[in-house]
Amino acid sequence: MDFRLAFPVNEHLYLKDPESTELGKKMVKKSVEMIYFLGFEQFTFKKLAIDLGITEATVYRYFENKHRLLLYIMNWYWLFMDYSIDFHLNNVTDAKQKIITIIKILTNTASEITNHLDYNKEYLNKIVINESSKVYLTKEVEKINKEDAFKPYKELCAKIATILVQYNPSCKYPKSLSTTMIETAHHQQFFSEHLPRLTDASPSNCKEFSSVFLTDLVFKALQ
Amino acid sequence: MDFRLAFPVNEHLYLKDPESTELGKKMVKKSVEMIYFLGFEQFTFKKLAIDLGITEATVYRYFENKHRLLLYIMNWYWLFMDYSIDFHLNNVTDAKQKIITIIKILTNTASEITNHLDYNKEYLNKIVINESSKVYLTKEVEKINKEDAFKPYKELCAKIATILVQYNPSCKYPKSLSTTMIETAHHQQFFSEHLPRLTDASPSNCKEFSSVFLTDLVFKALQ
DNA sequence: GAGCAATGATAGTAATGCTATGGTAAATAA
DNA sequence: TTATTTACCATAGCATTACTATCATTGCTC
Repeated sequence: MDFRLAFPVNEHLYLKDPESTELGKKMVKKSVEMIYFLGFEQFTFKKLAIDLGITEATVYRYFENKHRLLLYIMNWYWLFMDYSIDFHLNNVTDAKQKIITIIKILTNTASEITNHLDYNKEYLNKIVINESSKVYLTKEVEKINKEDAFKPYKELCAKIATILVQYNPSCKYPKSLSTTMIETAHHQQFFSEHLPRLTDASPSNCKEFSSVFLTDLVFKALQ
Repeated sequence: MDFRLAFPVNEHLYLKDPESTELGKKMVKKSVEMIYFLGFEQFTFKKLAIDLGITEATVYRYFENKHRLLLYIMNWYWLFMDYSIDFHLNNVTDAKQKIITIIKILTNTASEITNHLDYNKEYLNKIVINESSKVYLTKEVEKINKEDAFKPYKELCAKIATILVQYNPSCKYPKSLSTTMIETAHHQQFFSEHLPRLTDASPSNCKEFSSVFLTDLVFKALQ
């Protein structure tokens, strides 16, 4: 049995819902690929349109600009993480095991939920690591925040925080520890791949390293 | 007694050393202000030139592009952090006290070294929080890294790591913990100001919060 | 006062980030 | 069935960005 994961992404992020048409879905999927290969700065709607054999104007009918499109992708990702946690924690009662599982999910070392994800998982992971912080590190944060565009991130953070508190009820900074987990998962992966001197990863264990480091950090923080 | 802090910033980052002329110094100083007010994306060499009453061509004689200029500023900042640590740790022998001091420096809650810093400290702090990760979150990381442009960051990381090991010789991931400290200092400050739901900061203690959170986290991690 | 380095003034170009308009083809409603 | 809407194409255009090039001018140096 397989299934398609569709999440209700915030409607402020698009002009026309890309989920409503085949072209819209292709557009987002191709964007994930192109951002992976080009990086967000080099990615443009013009290049996307040419690659899809459509016109730039059509892309603009779906998304106001490329920043909104990235925000759309990140929203989808946060909703996906939230869902993945629920999925993997089903029937898990031990709080310690829950946290271990969450770290595996955040560092992309958990098992797959489905083989037929809308977006190539490797590409999605990479662009989350490379580009996700760019959606909030902008002069427009406050404006974007008012449109509830960070709601899925906040909910993910709150969900993880609840579990941290479950493990240790006297945990004083559960939400900050959650965001630290998420952000650290990203930059430790980035550093161990591109700037290994900034980490303790050895060339052989790059992939698993972030997971091991985070697990060590989080459980010590929760003592 | 007061003095001017001049650091030997990597020469690959500029075409003509901005430290070599008055105009060059003004250029970097004004950039810090403009990036603070406009954000890096909206900041352009054209705007900088107009503001300084010079021509765009002159700016291009000093820096290849605005990304290089940001990298120059961040290099200066990392060298400044490194120096600040040496300065503040002079005569401190207790490893615990050293770490507490480092966290204060990283979260901008330490006392000032000099009143006459080249760049406005508030502006510099803010742009480090908002923009610093953009210097490495790019497709060009590897190329930039080959030019040793991240050397001051690596050295800062190594310096902190050494002190963490001094506090606890069995510390397994000193470098990753160092970068986590630096990066967490930035994003917790950012979140507590702009997206407070992602943190445990209460509206009143925003400024001190990152320092308190980090101190708690680091010493637990070092147990 | 010749020579050179630093900057100004001006120009130009390709790409980016849009917006506008008119037209066709297919789905939907009357 | 015809009328209407929608989805998209094609084309155009425009302001800004991110540069590069050239030549003139100033001012300091030998």
